[in-house]
Amino acid sequence: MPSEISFSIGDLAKATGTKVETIRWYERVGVLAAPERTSGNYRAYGAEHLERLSFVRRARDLGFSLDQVRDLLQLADDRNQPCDAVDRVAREHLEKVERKIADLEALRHELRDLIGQCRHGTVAECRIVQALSPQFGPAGISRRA
Amino acid sequence: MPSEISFSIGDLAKATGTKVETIRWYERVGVLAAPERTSGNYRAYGAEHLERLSFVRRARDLGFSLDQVRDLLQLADDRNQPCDAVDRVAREHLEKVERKIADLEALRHELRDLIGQCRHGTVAECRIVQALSPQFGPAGISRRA
DNA sequence: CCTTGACCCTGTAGCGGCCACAGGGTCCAT
DNA sequence: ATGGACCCTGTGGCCGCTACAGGGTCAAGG
Repeated sequence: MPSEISFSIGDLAKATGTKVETIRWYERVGVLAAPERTSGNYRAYGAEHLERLSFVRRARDLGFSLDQVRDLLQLADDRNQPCDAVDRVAREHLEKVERKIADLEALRHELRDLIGQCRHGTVAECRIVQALSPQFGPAGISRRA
Repeated sequence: MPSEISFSIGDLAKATGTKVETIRWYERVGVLAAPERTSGNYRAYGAEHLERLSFVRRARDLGFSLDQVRDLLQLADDRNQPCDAVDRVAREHLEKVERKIADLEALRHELRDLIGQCRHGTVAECRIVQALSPQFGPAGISRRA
């Protein structure tokens, strides 16, 4: 007797704050198992899907790629394994985030410089424009008629 | 007499550190003007293209979108206009960068927490896994048989 | 003069991570 | 029976390239 509760894709979407299309997408790319279907060919999800999708969404919010999410899910399923592998994925991701922050901070610095130099004159004397069109790249061009 | 120098797409690519395909792409999407062609249908670039592409690349390095780059180019061409519009584009971009930094810093914080809690036991007791599968989202699910 | 190999051309498909249709089917309340 | 809210599949689009495939062009060397 299949007395388990089940709910539609729309319900699952609402419960997890995910768009319906995204859920179908997750199924296609294999981060969410394909659920049973009703007689009318509707997807019928159970509690395990809700759990799974919550995990996926949370990991995505934390910036993990879908590939990483797949890895994490697989790792998380192996309940008796040591969790070093999970830890490693997280650390790698943290490093990536830190690199990105550093890059963006450098960018911020450059942009602030740029903007700070603007004297609000005409474009012809605009430092921003000048900074964007720098003294050309490596030489070696003008030798080919 | 068209005595101007001209050079190939490969030369332009080398000089600006851009891939050949990217240059053709820029032409397609209208951030780099289509150059003259040689009798053999090769693109023949001049100094103005080098200047233009340098500008584009520099702006891209600074994280401006191609749409913004198009705007900046058009603004930069109007040499006698006041440069407020340029300034505005730059400021908007800076704000975006700052928002992104803030987001990533919040992320970093969460990730550090996550990782800091790992006791290197089994997956079953791993805090990372637990943190990723949180107490379900908004209620209102299990009421539909 | 002919071949070789480096370059160039166009066009198309793919990446990630979805989102937004179009064109249909299903289900439930009225 | 009908309307409207939902569901289905499939396709195309977004950004900013990148990577082919399948050809053409050109200069140097034999």
